[in-house]
Amino acid sequence: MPKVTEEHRNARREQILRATWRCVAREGFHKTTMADVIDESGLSAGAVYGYFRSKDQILTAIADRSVGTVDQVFHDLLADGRAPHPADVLQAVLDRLLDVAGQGDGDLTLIAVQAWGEAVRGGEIHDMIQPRIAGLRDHWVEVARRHQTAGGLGPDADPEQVGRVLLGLIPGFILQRLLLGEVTPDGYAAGVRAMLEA
Amino acid sequence: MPKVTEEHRNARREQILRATWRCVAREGFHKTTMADVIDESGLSAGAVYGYFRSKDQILTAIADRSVGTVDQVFHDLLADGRAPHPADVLQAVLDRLLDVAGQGDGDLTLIAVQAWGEAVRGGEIHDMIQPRIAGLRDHWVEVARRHQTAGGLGPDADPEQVGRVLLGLIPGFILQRLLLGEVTPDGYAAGVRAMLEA
Amino acid sequence: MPKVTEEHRNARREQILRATWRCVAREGFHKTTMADVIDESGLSAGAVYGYFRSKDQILTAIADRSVGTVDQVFHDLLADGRAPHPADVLQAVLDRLLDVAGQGDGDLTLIAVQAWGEAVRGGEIHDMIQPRIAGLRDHWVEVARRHQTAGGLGPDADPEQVGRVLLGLIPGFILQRLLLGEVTPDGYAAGVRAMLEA
Amino acid sequence: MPKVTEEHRNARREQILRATWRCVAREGFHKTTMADVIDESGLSAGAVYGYFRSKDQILTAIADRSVGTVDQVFHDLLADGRAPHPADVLQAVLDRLLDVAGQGDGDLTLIAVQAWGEAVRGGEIHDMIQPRIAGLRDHWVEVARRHQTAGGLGPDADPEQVGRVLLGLIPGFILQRLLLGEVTPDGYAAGVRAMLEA
DNA sequence: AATGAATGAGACTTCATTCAT
DNA sequence: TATGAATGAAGTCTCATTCAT
Repeated sequence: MPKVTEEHRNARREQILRATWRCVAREGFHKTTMADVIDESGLSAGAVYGYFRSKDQILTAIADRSVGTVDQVFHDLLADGRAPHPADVLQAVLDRLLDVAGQGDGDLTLIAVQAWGEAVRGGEIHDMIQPRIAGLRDHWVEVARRHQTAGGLGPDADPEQVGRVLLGLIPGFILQRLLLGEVTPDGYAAGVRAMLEA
Repeated sequence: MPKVTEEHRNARREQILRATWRCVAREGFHKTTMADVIDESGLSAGAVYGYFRSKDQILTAIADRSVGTVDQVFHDLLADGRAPHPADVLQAVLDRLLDVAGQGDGDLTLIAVQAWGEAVRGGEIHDMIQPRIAGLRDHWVEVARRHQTAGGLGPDADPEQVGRVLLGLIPGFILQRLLLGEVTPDGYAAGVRAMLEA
Repeated sequence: MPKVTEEHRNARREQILRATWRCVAREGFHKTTMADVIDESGLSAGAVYGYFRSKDQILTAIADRSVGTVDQVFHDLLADGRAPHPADVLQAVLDRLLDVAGQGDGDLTLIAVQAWGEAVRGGEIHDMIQPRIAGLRDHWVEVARRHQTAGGLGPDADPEQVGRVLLGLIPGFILQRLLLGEVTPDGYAAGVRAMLEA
Repeated sequence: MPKVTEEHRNARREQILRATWRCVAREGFHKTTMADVIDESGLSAGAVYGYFRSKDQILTAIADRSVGTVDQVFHDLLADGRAPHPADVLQAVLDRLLDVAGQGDGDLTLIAVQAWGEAVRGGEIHDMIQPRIAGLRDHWVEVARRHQTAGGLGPDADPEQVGRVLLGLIPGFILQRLLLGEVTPDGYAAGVRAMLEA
């Protein structure tokens, strides 16, 4: 019964997703109940279920959005053809990450960490996250390759391996920031630069 | 069975914890129900509650054990006074990690990732994890400092920052391994060595 | 296996009963658990069950003791052959009641009120309380009769009825004291005297 | 069934309360389980919990209703400005009490006695009952005062004390009736009249 | 499309009682 | 007799989902 425009449907989906985002940021992935989502969205139970088949589907969409946002940040910064210093790329990425995380209704990275917890157990969230991470890795490998070409890495270095290491820096940053604080994009990038310019 | 030894009590706690560990590795932190734990342990509900006050307490103990095991691995390898190359330390740490993770009833690192998801939300698990991570960071800072003293890092490098980066490599390794596979201690260490010897 | 003297058995029963009394005075009839009783008595579960077949039996014994103590108070004061003024009898009874209630491990009357709640539902406690109350009623009827003989009641008065009213004053006193406070044996007796000397 | 009227909600609350009332009259305050209430009401667990937050709240509402009904009986009969004989007031009150108790789904007074058992332990039920009883006492004091003015009590009588005694007659009647039977409003009132006309 | 009351399986936890030692 | 760990039925409450209106 398409009495309602596609636009309207998308607005409603967005409304539900933003409400869920706030709940998850506040309560966590599992403590968030459908009642929470329903209250926060201002819609009725029936309405919410009219746009999402199940709680799991909403949560998957949230995980998708959280990882996707991180993903987007990287794409924006890595996609051009230049050969910037990896530490610069890292700093830019982390800066943007914090910038985006600070906006909106709740810390993006907090939700991402919880999405990791789900993803490692397999299932839909895993299948959704995996290609994204793989894509990111390819980007970092490319960054390593260009840095090698530019002479920043020895000829024996394997850009595949270095790319994996560079990718792996991000979760480490996110986790340290959430659990310990006292970590900044500047400092982190400085640490990497020190390592690369030894 | 009156007057049971402390040893017996510990064995029972261990029995419950190992059963829970298997459940969590199989079902995840939140899908694990007390009924699962009770069935898997072979004990009765009352018995389980005789050793742990609540499901949360068992889960916290599991998180503790998972993070604590990782912690132990690092301590064992970082505690001596030598000044090994950071890449060697990293490789040893990751080797041991996989070694320990492969034994036992379920992948240690899989549970650790879920513990992170809990920890970032605050609460008991957070309070338990935080000092451990802080302790690890200190160790890595020390590794960086010795490496600098040995001439492996420039005089302007800040070992504090480099230590944070080194610490941050571990979650990155764990996550890549669980989500993408195709990552080994050797390769990871090689990538770091390439960066440090650029 | 009577390796243990009857005296010893009685002492143990008393120990359990006194412990239960304290629990009931503190927690109420139903919130008192066997674990409470076991802890408070300092005995083991097995020991307690060696002296009482069930929780219900202990609770019945407590109700018995509480009502029995009230009963005893009345008997002591009503049993002699004199013809005292009913208000005097009442005052004496209430005085003794408060005296006894104030001693020991917990307010006697508080437990009695809870015993009423059980008794009206039938069952063992009912069967135990009923003859006691019936006995008390007879005493009060006798008090009324003597008062009538002494000229304190008109010739048309039915001592049976007056006796019931006099008996009924006691629960009213107990309840007002526990719920409202501000009621004393003196005042209560004065009220009755005022009624009888109108 | 969306947009249900307030009337409908009240009908459901009433349905639950009446079902609980029957359970409590049959099983007692504490032996009544939520499963009993759910079965007896014909609703689902979720529905019941949609109208009451907890078992305790339902039970408090029942206690409230039981004491409140007694309360109402008294108010109706004591509120006018006349100066009837206390025995007449008592008889009217007890008549109405039995009348109301006989209707409905289970003996009102039986539930009231159990409410006393709860109330003396403090808590919500205590806080709810106390002002009601205090209000009743004021009424009875007023009855005594008018009776004194009308010459039915000596000038030295303290209406406060007499009022307390009159109030105290009611629990005595209720308890004797439930535990012994053989007590009627007529007889009880006759006993009081005999005392007052001595 | 929207509503929200109703459902009911299933979660966590307690606690009276037993029985091997 | 005494112990106290173990039992497991039963209790209270939650919450994802449905469906009559």
